[in-house]
Amino acid sequence: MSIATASRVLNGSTHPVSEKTRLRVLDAAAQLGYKPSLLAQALVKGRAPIVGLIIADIADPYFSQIARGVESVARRLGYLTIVSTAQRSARAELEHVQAMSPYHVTGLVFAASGRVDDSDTHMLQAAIKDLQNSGTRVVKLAHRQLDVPTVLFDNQAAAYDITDYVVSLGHQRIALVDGPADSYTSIERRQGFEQAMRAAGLEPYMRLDGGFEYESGLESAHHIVSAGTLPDAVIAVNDNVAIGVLMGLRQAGVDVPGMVSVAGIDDTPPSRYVALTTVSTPLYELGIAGAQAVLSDLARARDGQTLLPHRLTPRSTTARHPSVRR
Amino acid sequence: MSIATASRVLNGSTHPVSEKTRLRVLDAAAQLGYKPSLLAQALVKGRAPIVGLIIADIADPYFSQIARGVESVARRLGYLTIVSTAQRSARAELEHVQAMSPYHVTGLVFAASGRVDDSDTHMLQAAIKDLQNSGTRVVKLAHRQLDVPTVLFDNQAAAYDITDYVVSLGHQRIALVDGPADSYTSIERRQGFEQAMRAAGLEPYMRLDGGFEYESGLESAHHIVSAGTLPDAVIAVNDNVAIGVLMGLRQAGVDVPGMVSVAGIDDTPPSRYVALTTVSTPLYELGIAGAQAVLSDLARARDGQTLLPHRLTPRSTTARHPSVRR
DNA sequence: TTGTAGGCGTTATCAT
DNA sequence: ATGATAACGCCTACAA
Repeated sequence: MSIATASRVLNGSTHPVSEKTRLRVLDAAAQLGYKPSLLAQALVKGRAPIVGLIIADIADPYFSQIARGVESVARRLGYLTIVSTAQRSARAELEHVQAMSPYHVTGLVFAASGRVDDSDTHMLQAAIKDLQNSGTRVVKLAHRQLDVPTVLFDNQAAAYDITDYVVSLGHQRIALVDGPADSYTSIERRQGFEQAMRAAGLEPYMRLDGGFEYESGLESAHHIVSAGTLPDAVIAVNDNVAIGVLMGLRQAGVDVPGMVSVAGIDDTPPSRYVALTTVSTPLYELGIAGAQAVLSDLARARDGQTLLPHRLTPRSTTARHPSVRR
Repeated sequence: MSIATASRVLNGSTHPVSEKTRLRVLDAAAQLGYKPSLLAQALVKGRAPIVGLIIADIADPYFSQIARGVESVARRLGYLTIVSTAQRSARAELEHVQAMSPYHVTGLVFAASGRVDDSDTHMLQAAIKDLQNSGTRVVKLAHRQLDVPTVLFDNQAAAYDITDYVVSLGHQRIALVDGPADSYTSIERRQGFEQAMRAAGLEPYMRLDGGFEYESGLESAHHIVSAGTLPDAVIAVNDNVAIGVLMGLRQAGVDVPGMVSVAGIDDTPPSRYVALTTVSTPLYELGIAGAQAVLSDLARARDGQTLLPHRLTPRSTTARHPSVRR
């Protein structure tokens, strides 16, 4: 038989093939341990069973969880996952897009939130547009200036909820340890914080800028203890930072939650190790949904926006304010 | 000019090309935003600028750190990184190898240690042999029954060192919370523990089996507190487990390190969050070295074995035994 | 039902 | 110095 016939039976072609030859082919293929070249297939079909994932830092639990979600559905659906890290830089992201683009990846997932006014964003957008036109499905997992379908959770509401909870504990002098000033995620969480404070008739006690990492929290803790009167509570932009604050405070001899309450956002695994009060954010689910959005045929709304739920997760780094009777 | 000429200038061919045409081609390429198809290139050259990474669980800091190392050098060298998770199952690893194989990946890195007597290992070995014959460089980052070059650190020595340290603190009733009984890593660490105990003339106080995860440690802690006399110290197979033990003990009202000392191995980021005494293991460096081994032309010894150093990192979950005067 | 042949985008061999 | 052209491995009209 010809290679054409073989090809027809090996991939589920609708083209009719007699049962005898079909079996003959199948058998031969099995004997020879035949493996079709995905490269050749991708070349001719203009599509490779690969999904690209662009994150900021694979060692950050936030992204690890997302990656786990993406990889798990990709694997289940028979796709390979290419992951690249870009430290929230649109420039780096663009490079990765260009690196993956020639492979005709089936789907591309942007997990990191962008920077406001990142001057390379428009070039990235252009590259993405090209990809989409060539058939690649693209999705983002956080707010940012990219015109693609989105799967996310409500950062502002999450921050509002944790702040509201801390307020309900009777605290009044509440500090915010913020993330990068130009990060959408950071901005949204700050807004949620401020909104909740406003709703409670409270004024932010102090606000510190920083990054999304543990070290940033550690440093902020030092500022806090050396800035005069301690706050009643401090809310951090995420768990990494909250844990840094927690450690820094305790190192300085400050009892948590005895003297100061500390809370974070995300509920990444380490937060359980320190019994951190936080809000559980659907990171793994974000990865799942994101991968499905680009791989599943039951396509999500073309440029819809899916919102996943979060929930408050009180633990032991927060306590009722001493002045409050229960 | 012909596409042949164009091809010659676009890739660094040694074939002579006149300077005028070279410029003409370069210019045209720039105008058209020409991007060579890596697919076609890979198809004809039988090699794609991709490195495959097979780990057990991307959410485990142990592997996250390794992945970070691999991805960083891959990116720097212009390679894409495909990561797949296989929960230490040779069967799953084999599937991933088969999935990547048709892409003619340049290098393949096995990060997880294998299971002793994993019946699928020989099939995996066969698949690997095929890959190698087709030019793919393969390396493993832990001991296991795979005949490929290796980059690793000394698990047994690491376990010996931490045990020796705990002994030096004056503890005698020392418990080991072990990992999976059939994991090479687990076995080596146990041997290091036992060797150090023997050297100190001590008998292991108790030994619990489990997994490599936090939950396993948490569970073991419950067994420990409900088993009669508390040990002086407990050493865990890794940080995840050690932290679980730590939390479980404290939840049960046991003071650490006041009543019991706890130590782990690996020094993954979370261990700093709880000030865990541990031994720093070169995870990130393992990723770096592994990627270099398969991508760098200054090839490592064909099937050599590179040993990376570790170092003891005492922190605050261990203390001198009360009976010991200093 | 089965076979033929063109083409996907590049590289490399062989002429010219 | 430059240009055809086969080949990489597979898919898919189009013929037979």
